This record gives sequence, structure tokens and C-alpha cells, in this order.
Amino acid sequence: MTAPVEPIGYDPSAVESRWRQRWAERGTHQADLAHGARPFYALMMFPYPSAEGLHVGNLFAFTGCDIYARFQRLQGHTVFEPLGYDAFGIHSENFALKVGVHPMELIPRNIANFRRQLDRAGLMVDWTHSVDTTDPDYYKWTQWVFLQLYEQGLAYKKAAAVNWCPSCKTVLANEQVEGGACERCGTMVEQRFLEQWFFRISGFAERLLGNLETLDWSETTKQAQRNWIGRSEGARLRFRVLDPLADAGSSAVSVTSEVTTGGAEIEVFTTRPDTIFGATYLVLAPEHPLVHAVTTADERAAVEAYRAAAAKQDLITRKTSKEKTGVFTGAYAANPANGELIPIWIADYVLMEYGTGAIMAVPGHDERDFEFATKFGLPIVRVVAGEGETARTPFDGAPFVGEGVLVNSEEFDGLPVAEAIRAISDWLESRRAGMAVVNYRLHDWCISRQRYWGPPIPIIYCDACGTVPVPAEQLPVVLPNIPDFKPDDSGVSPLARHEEWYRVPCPRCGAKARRETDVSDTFLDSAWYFLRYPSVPRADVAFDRELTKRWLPVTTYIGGNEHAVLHLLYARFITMVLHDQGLLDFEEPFTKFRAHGLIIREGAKMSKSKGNVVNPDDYIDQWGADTFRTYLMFLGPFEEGGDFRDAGISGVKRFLDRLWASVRDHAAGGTADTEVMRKLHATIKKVGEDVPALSYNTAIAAMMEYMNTLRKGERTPHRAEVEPLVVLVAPFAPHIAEELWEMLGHRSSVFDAPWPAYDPALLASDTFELVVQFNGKTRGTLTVAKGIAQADALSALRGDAALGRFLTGEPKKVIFVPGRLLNLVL
RNA sequence: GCCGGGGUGGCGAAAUUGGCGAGACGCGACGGACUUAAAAUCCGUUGGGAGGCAACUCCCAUGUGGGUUCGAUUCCCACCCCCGGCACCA
Repeated sequence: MTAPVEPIGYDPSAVESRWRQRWAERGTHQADLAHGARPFYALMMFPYPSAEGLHVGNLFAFTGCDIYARFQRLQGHTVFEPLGYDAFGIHSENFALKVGVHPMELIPRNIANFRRQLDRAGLMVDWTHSVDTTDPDYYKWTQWVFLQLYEQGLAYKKAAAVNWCPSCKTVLANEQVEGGACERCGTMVEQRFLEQWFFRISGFAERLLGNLETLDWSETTKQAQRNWIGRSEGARLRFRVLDPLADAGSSAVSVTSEVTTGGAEIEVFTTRPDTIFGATYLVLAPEHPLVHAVTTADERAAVEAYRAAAAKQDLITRKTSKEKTGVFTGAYAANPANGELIPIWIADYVLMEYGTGAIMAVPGHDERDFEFATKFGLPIVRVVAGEGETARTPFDGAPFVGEGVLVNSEEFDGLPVAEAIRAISDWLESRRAGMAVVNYRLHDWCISRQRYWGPPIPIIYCDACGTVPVPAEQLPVVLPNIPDFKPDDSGVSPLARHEEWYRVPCPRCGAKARRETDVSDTFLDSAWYFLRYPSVPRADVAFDRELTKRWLPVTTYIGGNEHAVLHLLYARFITMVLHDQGLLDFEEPFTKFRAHGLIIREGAKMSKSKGNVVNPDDYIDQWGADTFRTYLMFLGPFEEGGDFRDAGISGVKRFLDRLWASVRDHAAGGTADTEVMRKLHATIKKVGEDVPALSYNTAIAAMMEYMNTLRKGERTPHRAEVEPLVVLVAPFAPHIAEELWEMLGHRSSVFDAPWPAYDPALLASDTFELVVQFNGKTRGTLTVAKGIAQADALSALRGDAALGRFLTGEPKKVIFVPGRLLNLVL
């Protein structure tokens, strides 16, 4: 008799809508935040609700997180799995401008559509604790966070360069500049200086770096943060500027023993103080404050022209064009090591925002300096000699940047580089010409945006009282609904056009005052949202102390590595600040972080222009959410991503069809098959190990393998053989699991059932397959007793007809790996 | 250029404290059962090559070239290609 599967029985859309409704009615997904045992906070990165709808990449990430969370629930944890919307920011605003719909109208519409799509995906999300960053009830607290930083002196204002499009007359984000031109109109972008708000994250660099060691994060993410923080050890060295008049007429580089200074000193940062004898010129960034003072009359016109050109150039082009340019200032400085006079130049390859904005150029041992010196005919001196080189070895078109010993460096000659760095640093320090310092690439965080679609920065300017923070009880500073949210040529936020909004009485003295019209960076919205989720209904505090204590830090955070540096670093920073203020008990928000991979489509990146974007709705309509979820996870390793191919999805559907049929047709009486049960327990073990390791693809493969065993030879499975499988499948395909669980007679949710235990005794066997090799080639296996000794294995081999024939003589060598293999070298 | 992650069948992929015959699981393909037929379902075969009626036997295969080892997808050296991020950071 055959028992053909009749998939008619399994109707995904009916099953899924039934369980969606039941979950909502029963509140299955709402964690008891106040009392639930063993709290587990499963966090996923909240999406930006675009007009295009949910991207399959979002769903891939959410499903991966959901499976992890559901698994933890089956392990007996009270799992809190919230989700919200990151809806402020320039993306929304630009899109709103493009389609001519106000963001206050557009965003709620997008959110509604997202919510509809998310609901269909079968996520265990507790929607009673959602956030929307554009909701005044949320951004009230974003503004409050700003005030916490302000009070600690960690928020300050300074002039900084921004990208400016003279045609669109607006500030552009870096990603809106393509090859130096505005992405919208193609006009060349300029830089402008505007007063902006900054957060002093640079002061936390060492802590942010050091704490990484304590975090259980994807190594790639940690490494990205280390690179971004960019710690480098070096020295600050002081160069005296010489009075240009005293030096007038002398050759560019001459040894002068007694020169009096004009008083000015230029400080440089270098990681190679050992090469100071090879420093043949200095370079200042064009914006360096000393440029004006040191420039001689003869050179002033050229210097000013160069500075003006540099100021006009946009930030992107300047950083990407590698062609060296620069001009001589006419001034000289004394090399503190040997007193030699070296010229001072300005060039845009030196960046004002790194180090001191000035360098000592050592063209013999630095590629950029070498290129510059070659172009402008500046002297190149060798001070490090590599293997087989001497002080006189010429440079062959390139600087020498390798390891070696010092030359042309007076008493330091012969020292290896590593020792020389220390020796020369100490020497210069003793002569008060420098000091060892640690420098970081990490810059302060500019949070100002001269835009509309963000939370207004809660600051008021009063002529009498100066900068006054908005008192906490007056929050939120509500973003007004203005029709003309488009940026204009003023270079300030559109909010500045609305006097009725920005004119307010000073909170301190009551005099007429003005609001800050910049809004804050969207990264600030997302830097603290995980603190808000558990406390969402609370209107009186940003986060409740007790709930926070219970639920944070986040147990596991899963998200994209595109946020490896900015979002994850800012969230760590804000948490640290709130911790220092005594508002949080922990200073690291995410105990464990795992980065998921990216989904591609048939080997290519998905994009609208290629027309190969997967719309989740279509697939869920056709296959059901359970099949879609499981298929997404089956594509490849979760942490590496996968290649979406329509062809493969049917295999997963077939698996669920067979699962359905197995439960429907199972035999209640009789006994379970021993071999099948052995396989079942092996599968329970495998899935229980793979899921927490995010090896979803292999967990699914293991369940499929078990399904093959279960139905081998068209047998009718026993109840004991299928019931545990329903629980194993549940995290992946929650709707069908609930349905089948009920079909098996259970009244409560499968997610309130315990995860099945496997019986190690059942897995243990008295015998094992001993691999038999001859000359390293596997020739077969012998079934032998566990713990068999070499001698017994050999006699078993001699007694085996098939394998014994390979044993043509006495083996020269016998390699016996107990419990594994026997290799005979003949 | 620098830092990560990868190169394994027709395809997505398994397996790396070096060793249970590389390729689990799935797709596709091929053959068969059922059917008037098709779909669906079920069963079987499927890395390449050579030999044999056959059970089988042999050779070649994890990006390329070397090396270590009884034994290498796994370790070491050199190189090539793909993906992601950073990029004049002194």
C-alpha cells in the first residue's frame, strides 16, 4: 500500500491567517516584562520605512533574528522581541521632495504598509512596545538625550565644513555627492563653513576601543570599529619658525647654528619620530591657523590663492584626488634634531582634522611625501637603510618604507627602527622639542543637519543669557507641520523661515529669544532606541529604571554590518554617557552582536534599476510565509548571506508538505522504530546546536534528512517520531507548527512547549566504523567495537575478505588513531 | 593601497583541533511507478574520465603553483580572481 502525500491538506494562507489572528487575540507575543522569568532581549535593527515597502533583505535579517528569539523562548526564556521604525532623516525627506508629498503624510502611510508586510512574515514581535522615531512621544526623549550630553559639556558648537550645492542651494550629505558633483543636478559642490553642534565622542576613543575586548561580537564588526577609531602611537614635535627676514637671501637649506626665532612654533604629529633627521620640509594644511602668520610678503598672493581654491573645493573631491598640489609659504623652520633650515609649505594632502594639521615631511620614507618632494624638487634624504643598503643607497623611484637601521642620523646611526623610535622620542622630549602622544582618527560627531525632517535640537539663543537649553519639562520641541519644508539658499534649516516657530521667550529671563533651527542627525534617534522599547508606554521617563535593569543590556543584537561603525559606535557612546551620568548600570548596550550577510539575486546585487528586486508579498502570496522564511534561511549561512533563486523554493515547500502529511497520517498505536528514533535524537542534537550558532541552513538540512528517514520506503510514521519534529521546525515555520501542534491534540501554543531533549544513550553505539586506509588511501571501513585496540583492529582487518586482500605483505608502518582510523603503509 | 570575507559538481551549498571512502541537504537533469494523458506525488540515478555483461576496478578532481605529512578542502609559502568596507589619517 502506498500513502501518497496529498498537499491539498496543507493550505498555507488559511493556516497563516488563522494563527496570526490567534496570536493577536491571545497576546502570544507579549512578554511579561515585569515578571517573566529568565529575560531574553532579542533585538533586531529597526528599518527605515521606505515607500517601496519591505525589502527582502530586511525580512532576511528579521527572520534570522526571529528564529533565534523563538528558539530561546522554547528554551524557557521570556523573550522580548520588539520592532519599530527609523523614519526620520534625509532619505525620507528627499523622497518626499521628489514625489511632492509632505513627510508627515508620507511616513505614516509607509509605516502602515510596513506593518502590514511585517505582520504577514510571522514575526514574534511585541507590537505593544514599538517605537516610531518621528513620533513626538519618542523624539521628546531624543531631545532629552541631547540635553544630557549638553549638561555634561559633551555637546558643543563650532564652525565646520559642509558640502554645499550652489544650484540646489542646500547642504548635502557626503553620500549625495558623486565625484564632486551634486547627485541631483550635477553642479560642482563647494564647501561652506557653518556653525554646527558636535558631540565629544573623541574623548571616549580609548574606552570605546578597550571595551571591544570584552564584547561578544562578530570579529569583523569589532575590527571595523578598531579601524575607525584608528589609534596610533606617535609623538608631537615642535619646530621653531624662523624669522623670514633674518634668513632672507640664504639658500633654501643651510646649516645655521644660532638663529633666533620669531616666536612661532609649528607642532606636527608623527608616528615615525625616528626619521626626523630625514625631515626636509614641513607641510601645513591650507586651513592651518598659522599659515597667515608665517607667509612672507612675496608668497602671500600665491598662498592666498591656493587657500581660496582649497576652500572652494568640495570635501569629497579633495579627499579622493591624489594629485599632489601645494605652495611654498616663504618661511623656514629649524629641524629640532639637527638645526637645519627646512622650508614650510602648505598642501591639501595634509588634513586639518587629523593630528595637528601639520606634518614633518620625510620624503625618503613616506610615499606621499616622496611624491610631493619629487614633484616640487625638494630634497630627499635617506635615514633608514634596509637589508643590503647603506646611507648612500639611492632611491629607485620610491621611498623606502620597510624595516631597517638608521643612517644619516648622527649618534642614532645603526639603531633598528623600533629602538630608534623610542630613543629619539626620549631624546627630543628631554630637549623639550616633543612628547609621546596617542592620536585617534575618530572625530567628534557632528549632529547638526540644516534640514527639516528630524527632531529640532532643543536649544534657545537669548541675547542676554546666551545659549540656553530648553528645560526638560518643556519637551518636546515639536517639529512644526510646515508646507515649505524644502531647503533654500539661506544655508540654514527651513525652520528658520518660520518666525512664529523659532521666536520664543528665553526660558531663563523671558526676553525675546530664538530657537536653534537645526535638527539632529538620524543616527541620534537610533543611538538609544533599544533603551526605549521596554518602557514604551511610560510618558514620564525615557526609560524606567527597574525595567531597564531587568532587560538591558540587550542579550543578542542582530543586524547588518553596514552599521558596523556609525550606528553601533554611536549607540555605545550614548550608553556610556548615560552610564557616566548614573542613569544606567552598564556601559555597553549590546552583550552579543552578530552581523548577518547580504542577499543577492542569481549572483547579482538586487537593485531597482536591474529590476531584480524580490517583493516579499509576491512570494508569501504564492508559497506562504513559512515556506518563504525557511527558504530564506536555507539559502546559505546566515552570517554570509545567500543567493536568492526562485527555483529552489519548491524544495522547502515540499518539506513542509511532507511534514503536514506525516502528522496528519501518523500512526498512534504500535511502537516507534528504533533506527528512526536514533536518527530523531541525532537531529534534535544537531538542530539544538546549529540554531544558536545561526547555522540555520544546516539545521534545515538536518530536518530534511530526518524527513527522508522518517518516510523512507513510504512508511507511516509513528507519533513519537513526528511530534518532536514539529517543535524543531517551529522557529522556522511558526504557523504550520502551531497548526500541527494543535492537530496533535495540544491546547496551548507550541512556543510554550519545551524543546525536546535528546537521549545521549540512544546516540551512543557499541560499535563504530573504523576507517581503513592503505598508503593513506581510504579503502573501506570496518564495524568494530568502541575502544578497540590496534592489535584487535589489525586482526579484524585480516579477517575481512574485502579489505584483507589489500594487505599484501607486512606493513612498514601502522598509523592507528583510536576511535577513528587505521592506516597501513606498505 | 589597506582591512575583512570568500573561491568546492550544471546551480545554491556541506564537511576544516588534518583522518568515518569530498560533495550532506536542496534545486535542476535523467530514468521508473501511478495516470487515457498531463500536473502533482512517490521511487531510483546523477563530479569528470577510462575499462567491464556485471558486482566492480583504475585515473583525475575543493582558484593556480610549490611545500610539510602515512594522509591536506583543512596547515605553511608565493600568486590569481570575486564580494564588502575604509581610503592622502602623517
